[in-house]
Amino acid sequence: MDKALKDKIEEFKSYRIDKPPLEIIEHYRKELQAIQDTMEIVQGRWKMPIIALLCNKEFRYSELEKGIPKITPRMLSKELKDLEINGLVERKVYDSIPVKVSYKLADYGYTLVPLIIELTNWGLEHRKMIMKR
Amino acid sequence: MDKALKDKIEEFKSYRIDKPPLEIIEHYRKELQAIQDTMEIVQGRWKMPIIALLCNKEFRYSELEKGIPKITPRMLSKELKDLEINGLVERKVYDSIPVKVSYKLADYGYTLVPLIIELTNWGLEHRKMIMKR
DNA sequence: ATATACACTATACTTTGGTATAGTGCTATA
DNA sequence: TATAGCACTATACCAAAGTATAGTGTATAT
Repeated sequence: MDKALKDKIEEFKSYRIDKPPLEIIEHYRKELQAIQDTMEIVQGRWKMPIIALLCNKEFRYSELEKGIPKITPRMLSKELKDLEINGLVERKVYDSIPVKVSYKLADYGYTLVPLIIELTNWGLEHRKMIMKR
Repeated sequence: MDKALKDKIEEFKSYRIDKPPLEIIEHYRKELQAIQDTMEIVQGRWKMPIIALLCNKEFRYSELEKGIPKITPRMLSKELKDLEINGLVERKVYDSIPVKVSYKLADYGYTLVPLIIELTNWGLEHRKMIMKR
C-alpha cells in the first residue's frame, strides 16, 4: 500500500467518531443514503466505462460499441438513455444523411471524474495484488 | 460546482490525450478494464454501505441489520460472505453462549476509503442538486 | 409459560440486468 | 445487384440480484 493512500486512510480515521455502534449508525445515516444514491445511478457493468470514454471527447454510437468490449447494442442504447435521463450525457443528432449521432459528457457528467479516478486506481492496484499472490 | 472539484476536473482534462476515438479507445483499454474490475467487487445496493459502516469499528450481525435500513438477513449474510471472500472484511467468532459474531474491515478493505469518500460526496451533492430543481 | 435476542438458513418468488439474434430504413461502395 | 455501414429497435430468453416469509437452536428476561 503506498504512502499517499496510507495518509488518506489515517486522515479518514481521525474524523471517525468513537461511539457505540447504534450512535455511529445514527451519525452516518445521511452518508449511507448518499452512497446508495450514487450507486443507484452508476450501477451495472457498463455505465462507468461509457462515462470514462466520454471524458475524452464525443463518441459516435458505433465508436462506443467498439470501445466497450462485449457490450450489446441493446445494452448500449439502454445505458445511454439512462445516462441522458440523469443529465450526465448529452445526445446530439446531426441531420446529415445517413444520420450521425454523437454522445458527449454533460457538464454534470464531469462531476463524476473524481469517482472514475478512484475506481480506476483501485482496479489497477487490485489487479496487481491478485497477480502477486 | 465548487472550486476544488472544478480544479480536479481541469487537472484531469490536462491528462487527456487528443486523438481520434479509436486511438483513445486503444489508449484507455486497461483503465476501462480496471473500472469493470472494481465495479464487479463493489456491485449492488449493499456492499458499499456495509463497508462504510465497518470503517468505524467492528459491528455485530444484528447491529449491521439495524444500521442498514431495509436489508434482509439473507442479503446481509450473502454480502458479508462475498466481502470476506474478497478479503475486504474479517469475520470473528467469540465462542460465548450464545455465540457472538463480529465483522470488521480487513486492512485491504481500508484501501476502499478514497472510493467511499467520493461516493459519499457525489451522492450528497447530487441530492442537493435534485432538491434545488 | 411466553416472548425476545442472537446469528443465521431455507424456500419460493419477483425484478432487474444482461445475452442472443434478427430486423429496420437509409446510403455508399464494389 | 449485393454487401456493408449506420444507429438503432424488437423479441425472447436467462441468470443474478433482491424480496418476503418462515424457521432453527440456544439462552436470558418477564
